[in-house]
Order: sequence, then C-alpha cells, then structure tokens
Amino acid sequence: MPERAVAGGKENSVETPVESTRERLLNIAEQRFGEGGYEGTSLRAITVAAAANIAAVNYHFGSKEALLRAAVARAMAPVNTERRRRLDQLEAKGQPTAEQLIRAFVEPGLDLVLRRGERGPVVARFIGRVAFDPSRRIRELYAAESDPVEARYLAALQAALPRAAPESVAFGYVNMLGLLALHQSQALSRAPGAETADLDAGEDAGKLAENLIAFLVAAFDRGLRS
Amino acid sequence: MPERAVAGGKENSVETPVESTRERLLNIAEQRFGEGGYEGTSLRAITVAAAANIAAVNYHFGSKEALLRAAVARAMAPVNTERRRRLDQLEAKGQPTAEQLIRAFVEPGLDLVLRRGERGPVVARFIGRVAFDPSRRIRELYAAESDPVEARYLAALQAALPRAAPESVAFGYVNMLGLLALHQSQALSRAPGAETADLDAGEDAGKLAENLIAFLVAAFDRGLRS
DNA sequence: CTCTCATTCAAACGTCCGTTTGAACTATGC
DNA sequence: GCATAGTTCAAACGGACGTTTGAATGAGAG
Repeated sequence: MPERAVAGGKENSVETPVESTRERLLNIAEQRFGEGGYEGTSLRAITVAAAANIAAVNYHFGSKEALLRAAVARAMAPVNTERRRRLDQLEAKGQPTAEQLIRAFVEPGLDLVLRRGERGPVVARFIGRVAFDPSRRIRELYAAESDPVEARYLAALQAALPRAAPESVAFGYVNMLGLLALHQSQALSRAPGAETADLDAGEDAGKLAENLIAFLVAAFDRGLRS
Repeated sequence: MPERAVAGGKENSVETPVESTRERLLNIAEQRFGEGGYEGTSLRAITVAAAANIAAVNYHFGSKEALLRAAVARAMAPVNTERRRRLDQLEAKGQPTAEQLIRAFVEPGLDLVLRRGERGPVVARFIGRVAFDPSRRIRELYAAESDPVEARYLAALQAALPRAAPESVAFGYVNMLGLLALHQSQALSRAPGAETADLDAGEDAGKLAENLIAFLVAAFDRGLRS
C-alpha cells in the first residue's frame, strides 16, 4: 500500500516528495471549480490538468460531486479552525464587540486564505464560488461545512448588539457572508472603477480586509433595525 | 408574416392573445436560468417547459447564449429605465444625498421587480444569478447591459460623498451591487436564522428593500475611507 | 520469488448536450 | 387559385459528459 506514491515513470528526487494523485486532483479541482463553477467544469478538464487518468476521480472520491465535497472540506477546514480559535480567544476575555467579531470572521476568510503565494487566491475564489453556486445542492454542500461556526457567530453578534432585533442580526450576518464570498470569488473585479479596488497582489489582501471590515462594522453598528 | 401567431392547433379564444413561442421561451428561460444557472440549464429543459420545439431557440435567437442575452436585455430594460428616471429626477433638484442615490438604485432592483405577482421574483432571481454567474463571459453579458447607468451612479455617489476616496466609493458601489444581486437571487435563504429574513411574499419585498437600504446607507456614510 | 492489494490505465458505456437539416404547416399577398 | 415567407416540426448530427470496466502496473509482505 504505497500511501505517497510517486507520479508515473517520471524522475523524482527525494526532495519535494511530489503530490499524490489525490492531492493533485484536489488542487486542480479547487482551481477549475473556482474558475468555471461546478457545472461549467468537466472531470476531463480536471484530470488532464492534474495529469491523472479520468478514472482516478471515481477511484479516489467516487463521483464528481464527491470530489467537490472533499475539496470544500479541505479548503474550509483551516478557515473554520481559525474562526473557532479567534472566537474562543475573544469570548475568554468577556463580551466581544461587533467589530471584534466581524474581524474574527472576515479575516480568516480573506487574510489567511489570500496570503499564501500562488494558492491563496485560488482557494479563496473556490470557496467564494461554491458558497453562491447557482445550484442549491452545491450551496448546501458549502453551508454544511460552515454551519457549526456560523451558529456561534450569530449568537455572539446578537449579544454584542443587544438593541438589534434578531432578524436584523441575521440579516447583517448573511450580508457579511455574502460580501465576503463575493470578494473571495473575485466576481466583482469587472465593476466600473473597481479595477484597483480588488485584490491583485498579496499585499492588497490586508487593505481589502480592512476596507470590508470598516464597511461591515458601520453597517452593523448603525444600519440594523432595532 | 404572422407576427403574433397562435400556439399550434390548440383552441384559442380572442381574449388572452396567447404568448408567442418567442415570449414563452424568454419567460421559461428566465425561470430556469434563474434556478439552475446558465451551464446547469439545458435548452431541452427550456423548450419542453415552454411547449416549443428545440429548434425554435436557434430559429428565434440563434443560440443558447443569444437566448440568454435576449432574456437579460428584456429583464434589465425596465430596471435601467426606472433607475435613469429616478436619477434624472433627483439631479434636477440639486445634489442628491447618498441615501437618495442608494434608494434610487436599490428599489428598482428589488421593489419594482419583486412585486408583480408570480413573475416578479422569477425575474429578480434571474438577474441576480446572471450578475454573478461563475462564467466571466456571462457576467460580462450582464455588465454590458447595466454599465451606462452604473457610471452615472458612481459619479453621483462620489459627489454626494466628497470626503470619501474615489476607490472607496467604487468599493461601496460594488458592495451595493453585490448585496442587491445576492438578495435578488435568493441565494441567502439557506443561511442560519435567515428563514424569515428573506423574501417570501410580495409584501416583504418592501421590508427587505428598507433593511438593505438602511444597511447600505450606514456603510456608505461611515464605513468608507477618506 | 510469490502473493497481495492499492493504484493507474486505455477503452468503452449510455446519455445528454447545442446545433443543424429539410420537410411540413400556416397565413397572408396577389 | 398560386406563390411567398414566417414558423414549427421530427429527426439526426457530432461531440462532450460522468461513469464503469477489466486488464496492466507498482511496491511491499511473507
């Protein structure tokens, strides 16, 4: 059972232990699903780019949708972990402010995922796309992966904004979720005047996060009904 | 040249002049594209639901993408017209406030399109989906349809918020665009606690519009960098 | 070496896709 | 009446899709 088998007949030095077929499939799936969406991306396009046989998808994952599910789970894991960690840390020091909560939610989605060389923006776009895929089935696949953390944030936000009605807090929360996904997916880059307003280098990720947080904080603090 | 020909061999009274094949195709395309996205909806599904032959699409429009383009143009026309009208009206009375501008932009997208019996939500969802379709090609197809009005709003918003940096105004604008599309597409209805926060009846459309406007006004007024 | 089992492979499966064809039908103009 | 042009139709086109198959290949275990 060669768990980390080398590619095919290629020459492989001992360093850089070469991604397994399974990892290559996940990486390329992230990229292609993020570019063209689930329906718009074929398994053949993925397997060709990953230098894998088309049957490898069904061997390693079982189906196209199972590949997507695995990719979503892998991409969301560090984001969810970081969000949980920040929330624990905040709550240990008493009632967090709305700004602290928003920051703890948005930054892991943008910051942590955008600054990591080549793959950061790829993962971010993938997550953003899946979160608002045209198919309800796909969206629910994403929701299932982030629901537990979401419930905690919703409760914490309500506590931080006691004057806001529960449905207003929920409204603000879905708006935060939506704007984050939109910026992650880079679908806004075609808007007028937004050529420079979006992310293009790792450096700008921080600016984008700060702008989005400021935008959301103002909206939460003064834009919700009581 | 029977411009408004009747269906097939069906019996048709003189009243309710029966939609033409072309109109039925556009109506069903709006519905299905809005439900499943462009890639996720087949011409066969559309033509079957429209009780039309599959060749009718290529006869009346030329291709699947041309059908989408025609549907987008038809759906956006009244929204653009109303936005232009409101902007003209506001500018005739001097410098509009940010709230007035946001209202003039958002309300035609939600209000005007949501309250019209059965078809309102269908059209809204269609527009929202196309605006953020996974395919850049499709998104640009939407952008081309709304670009002219967008430029005017961007300029007016900058004038209403002289202290905000141009890139911040653009940032707020794309956020407004994104949130509007998200609510139109009803993709947020699966979020936790949002069961009632979204639109379900025509009556709630007004509430949603007011909530969204309040949210955006607060963000524009206090959430943009100078 | 031999057995074992995980992995890869080329090839084919049946189905659905968008598009095209050419004939049939329909209503009007002359 | 016939001619004409707009429209609908069943059928087929080639190609791409997700999935399956069964044999080949690979590396460890005994």
